[in-house]
Amino acid sequence: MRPRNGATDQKSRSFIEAARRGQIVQAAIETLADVGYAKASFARIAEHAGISAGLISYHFGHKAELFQQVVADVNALMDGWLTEHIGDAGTYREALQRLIEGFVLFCDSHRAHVLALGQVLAGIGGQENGELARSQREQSVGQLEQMLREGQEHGEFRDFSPRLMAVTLLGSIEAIPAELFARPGTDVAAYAKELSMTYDIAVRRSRLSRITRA
Amino acid sequence: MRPRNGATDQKSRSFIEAARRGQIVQAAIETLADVGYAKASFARIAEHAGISAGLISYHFGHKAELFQQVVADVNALMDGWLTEHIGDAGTYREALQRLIEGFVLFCDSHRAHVLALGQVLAGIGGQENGELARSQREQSVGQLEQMLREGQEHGEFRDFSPRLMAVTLLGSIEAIPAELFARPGTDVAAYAKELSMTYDIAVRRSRLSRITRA
DNA sequence: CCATTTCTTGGTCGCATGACCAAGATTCTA
DNA sequence: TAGAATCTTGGTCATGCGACCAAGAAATGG
Repeated sequence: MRPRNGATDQKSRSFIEAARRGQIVQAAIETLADVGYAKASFARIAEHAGISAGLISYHFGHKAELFQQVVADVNALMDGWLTEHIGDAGTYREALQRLIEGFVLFCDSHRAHVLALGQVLAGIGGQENGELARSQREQSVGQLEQMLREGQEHGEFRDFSPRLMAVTLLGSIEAIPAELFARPGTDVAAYAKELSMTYDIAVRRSRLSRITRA
Repeated sequence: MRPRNGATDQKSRSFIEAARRGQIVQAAIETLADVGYAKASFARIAEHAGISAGLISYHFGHKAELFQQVVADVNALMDGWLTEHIGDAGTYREALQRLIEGFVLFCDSHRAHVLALGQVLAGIGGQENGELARSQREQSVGQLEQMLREGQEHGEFRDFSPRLMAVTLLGSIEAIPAELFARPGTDVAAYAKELSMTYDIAVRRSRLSRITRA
């Protein structure tokens, strides 16, 4: 009867414990995507995983801890996916395009993950516990912002507020899961392509400006 | 002891009942904005309004009914605001710009309303009850989509998928409340201006195309 | 093989919630 | 003003929740 391990992840973690935690997090993700944040109780998650509800308490202790793990897992998965997808883009324009396309494709192939992430961040967002949601958002915006700013400094992007553009872009891509859910028949590849092109138009230095600048 | 009136709004509604309903809805909006969907219980809303909790049950019966009214009220307010703000725009480009700027200004001057709306739609979104959230979203997207399509037909906008652009734009403007909350010091007028300009760039027919077309 | 640790179950506990109700207060109406 | 309709309160009720616990099952390792 030991676990109670929150952040103290001192490499002590038996094989079986790691497996259980993974199973529970996965079940939580699917349950969140199915029934939403409000109805994602330990009982429902446990039922979905085919285990006892008390077992979740044993491995996670607090409910917030489980949801933090959900956020962390989905985040790590998405980061890896996007990093791989951006790859060795030669220009900032290309990197931005690949980022957008990569995200759309990720939403398509990991719908439950993205829906679950949204549910958790929205669910805990209104309260003072929303520290997680706020820092999460700030981090996403910050990364995009920096990328856009560097693109400007390299003369690839026109003059705009990187912060505003980052917020705007983030909103656009966060709206995608809902759209794919509302219209399951959407041609995802075409969607990705057109969205990235739209933002390319919005951020790139105009042809006339480029002529002027040269 | 009669009310129990859901949709049956047969113009019978005493002055005092209408006033109470309004007061309760207003308290619900402020409570939702304060503590979020999950913690917006009858008890808390009643406390915020300085009335008994049972009184809410008397006037609304179901909790969903109250939240529907919240959505309806905020929606009506926003529709009126936007309609007035768009006014008699001469071109679709101008109408789109005014729409975007109007929305940003609305978010700024009605933060509680917008936050509450988001909380309700997100809170009930995951479940099968999400009918409301879905139809609400579909309606918003639909209106934007039609406006964009007409702009294309009039030759003001370039060739893009109106549906995708509508979803993208909706995401961008729905992200604004969170940004204003995260950075209270934002220059809202400047934000509105630059966002509308950004989308103008994204949707308008390019100068070269216009030359080609002429 | 046995002793110890880890894992799992099923159950109880207190708490918050939405719905409901009986009774009193208030307003309306004739 | 008297009676009826409406409004409001405070309370009870069943439900579902997260947390916790005791006891047994399973794995571990000496």
